Amino acid sequence: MSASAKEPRWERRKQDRPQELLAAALQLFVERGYAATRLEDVAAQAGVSKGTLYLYFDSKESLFKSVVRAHMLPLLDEAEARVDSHDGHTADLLRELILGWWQGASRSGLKGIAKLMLAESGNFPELARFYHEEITSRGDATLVRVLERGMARGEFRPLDAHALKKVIAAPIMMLMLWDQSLAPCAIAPIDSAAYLASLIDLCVHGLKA
Amino acid sequence: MSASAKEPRWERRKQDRPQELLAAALQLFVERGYAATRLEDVAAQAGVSKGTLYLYFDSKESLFKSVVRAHMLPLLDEAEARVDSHDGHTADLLRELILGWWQGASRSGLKGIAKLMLAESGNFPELARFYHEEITSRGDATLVRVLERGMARGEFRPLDAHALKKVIAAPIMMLMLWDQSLAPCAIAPIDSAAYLASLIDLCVHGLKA
Amino acid sequence: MSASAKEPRWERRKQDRPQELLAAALQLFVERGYAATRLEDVAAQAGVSKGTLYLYFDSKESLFKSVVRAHMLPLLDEAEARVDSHDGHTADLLRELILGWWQGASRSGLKGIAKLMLAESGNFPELARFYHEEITSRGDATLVRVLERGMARGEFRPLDAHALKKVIAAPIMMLMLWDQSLAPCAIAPIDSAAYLASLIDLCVHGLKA
Amino acid sequence: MSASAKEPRWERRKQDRPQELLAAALQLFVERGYAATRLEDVAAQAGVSKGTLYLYFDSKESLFKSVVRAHMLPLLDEAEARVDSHDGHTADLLRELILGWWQGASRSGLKGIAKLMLAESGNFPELARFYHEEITSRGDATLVRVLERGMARGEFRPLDAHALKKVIAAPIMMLMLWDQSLAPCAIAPIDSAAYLASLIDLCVHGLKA
DNA sequence: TATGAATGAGGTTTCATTCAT
DNA sequence: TATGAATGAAACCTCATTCAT
Repeated sequence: MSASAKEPRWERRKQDRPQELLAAALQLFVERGYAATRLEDVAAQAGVSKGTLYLYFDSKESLFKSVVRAHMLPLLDEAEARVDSHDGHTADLLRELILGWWQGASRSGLKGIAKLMLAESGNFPELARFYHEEITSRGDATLVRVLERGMARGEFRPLDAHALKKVIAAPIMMLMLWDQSLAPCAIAPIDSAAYLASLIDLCVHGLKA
Repeated sequence: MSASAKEPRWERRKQDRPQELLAAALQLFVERGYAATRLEDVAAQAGVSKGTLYLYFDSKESLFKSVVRAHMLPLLDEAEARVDSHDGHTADLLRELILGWWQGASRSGLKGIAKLMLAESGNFPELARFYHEEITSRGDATLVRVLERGMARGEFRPLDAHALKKVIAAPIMMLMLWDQSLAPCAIAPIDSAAYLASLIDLCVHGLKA
Repeated sequence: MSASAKEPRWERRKQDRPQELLAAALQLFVERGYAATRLEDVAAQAGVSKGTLYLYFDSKESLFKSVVRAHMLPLLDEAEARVDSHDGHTADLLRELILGWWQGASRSGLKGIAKLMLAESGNFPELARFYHEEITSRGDATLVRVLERGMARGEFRPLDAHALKKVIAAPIMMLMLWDQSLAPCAIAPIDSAAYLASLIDLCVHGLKA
Repeated sequence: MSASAKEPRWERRKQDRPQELLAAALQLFVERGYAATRLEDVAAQAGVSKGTLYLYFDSKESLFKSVVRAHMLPLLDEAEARVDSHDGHTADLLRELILGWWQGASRSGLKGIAKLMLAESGNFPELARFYHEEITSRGDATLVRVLERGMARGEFRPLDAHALKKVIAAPIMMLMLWDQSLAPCAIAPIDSAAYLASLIDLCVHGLKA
């Protein structure tokens, strides 16, 4: 059939397998949800067989948790560093933060994770708690710091920073979710640049002293 | 068997059966997701047996679609009527609209539906499209009308109403989603009144001419 | 295909199903051992489908335990009653006891259970303990009572009754085991009547004062 | 890598590998039964990897048969020699034979094999037949010779030697089986010395002319 | 010779669906 | 109309076996 019949039935790729499996699993979990994702499809997507998956993960649940954890840890540091080093107007800082989050989320797979956690939090409450503590609350805290900085410098009017942080974070979250759930169905594509510009514009005008 | 068994104490309200089943299904679908919800549990929750479900719905998928549709239709009219009849300042109209949506969603089960659609849109693209067309786009259109009314009356500054409508809708959607996914896990309860107040405050200041 | 095409796909037999399943399971577990017995075969042997088994038993392990327990409980009473009511020579009592045990074991399925417990005690230690306490030790105690009765009445010479009880019980046990493991292979059929007669003869001569 | 790597500290004794594997397999097969024993565990127990096993045995079944055969062959010769050379009272010969068998079985692993064959005879009938012919029937024949010798010399009363041989062998077999199945669970430990003394005592008294 | 990553058939278990009652 | 026992496809998971290294 094949020209030289030299392709081995499989390769030995111990180092890379976990990553490949995690990437495949992330994609399918996000697309279909936890329960509707079959491990055989994850394996196929990663180019291995069903059994191979079990060399690296104990069970479907363990794979799921690994997917979430693997994509959750390497985040947020960037945003915090940005706040620390900024010395211009706080409205500019806020703009940078919002745009930076969106770019970071797009790069890292966090958009998919966010959708996944929202959908599966009922079935994995401990993961939901972990997600909230590691991701959401750190992001929230960063936003609160920015708002308080703006008020302290007289650039923002007096605000309820703790209520407002979630109001401002919400559109970013929703953009991630839309991107993950509607975009794949080709429903109502969103112009994310215009969307973010509007968000920033609303904030800048709505917060200024 | 009994002598004069007129008027049984408990009627076999077959009229109500579908509604009871839909309510039970909504609750479980929202809690656990589509795939993880067992029809036997839906039936038990509604107080009937597994077989009975099939007298009213053809399949699990059909039940799911009915759940979504049943909770989607009786909405939005109220919001549209409110916009038509309002004659005060558009900022007040916007405030009423936001608060009205949240209350309506709370009353009607739309919060749960929103979470459900987000989670399952990948598995039910045609439902996702239906949901988008029937709900989201109508809500969006209403919001656009309000924004344009404000601009026309000189109460709002010039805006990209189409980009902004989604930015303003997002925090309301996210509040619904948080309420459905995190609240059941007792994670980070949100003070929805303060949250909505902040949203309205941000809009009023951010939009005014 | 069939003449009148009237045979329903299945019958509703809730009362009898568990018994039928237990009987089928006993046979196959004894023949093949626990691990080598497939639940599909158990179901087929009982004339039902795989899924039906799970209406009555939670798991393979639970089925196994039920099999053992169901066949263990209704035993031993007979033997104990016999000892209480006997008033002749103790050698005659011993003869009756030995023959009665063999007949009882043949009737009740205990022969198979004995083989099963021996084979699977390593995998189900708690069951092995249960079996030992409910069956073996009660049988042993009965045998000790008989031996002590014989010594007390001067019919048997002085003996170490506790060591001897197991020596006398052993040939009966082995007869059960041979019957279950070799007979199905048509290896070396044993004449159980002659075997038991020899055992009784050996005891009668070996015990008498 | 090392300069003068003569004489490695640990030799790669490929001569001993099969024996080590057989010993590991015997232990695990006896403990868990054939089907519940994983080849990976056998390999680990023998200190090699899974693949290595297949350099020495074709399959699990082949390993199992080798285990049984390897432990079956080097037996029985001793007992037969003892009978040939004995010239004292036959009761003393019988005592020696019984004690010798127990010691031999303890030494050789035959106890475990006996349990294994009993448990797996249904799944390996040809092995059961082999076992019966090589082991059981040779042992039986030896016992018959002893009984007939005793009768011929007027030391034993007239007996059905063929029925009796199995009655006398049974307690020895059962002692092996208890030792293998109940002792590992720490259930009802048996004092084998007292047990064997009782057996011998019963025989001596029960057989004498 | 030795390893252990990879495979895939086959087992246990679940659950949407059917249908005799 | 209502029930729930029965079904069987399909999922998760195991492990005997193969083979590139």
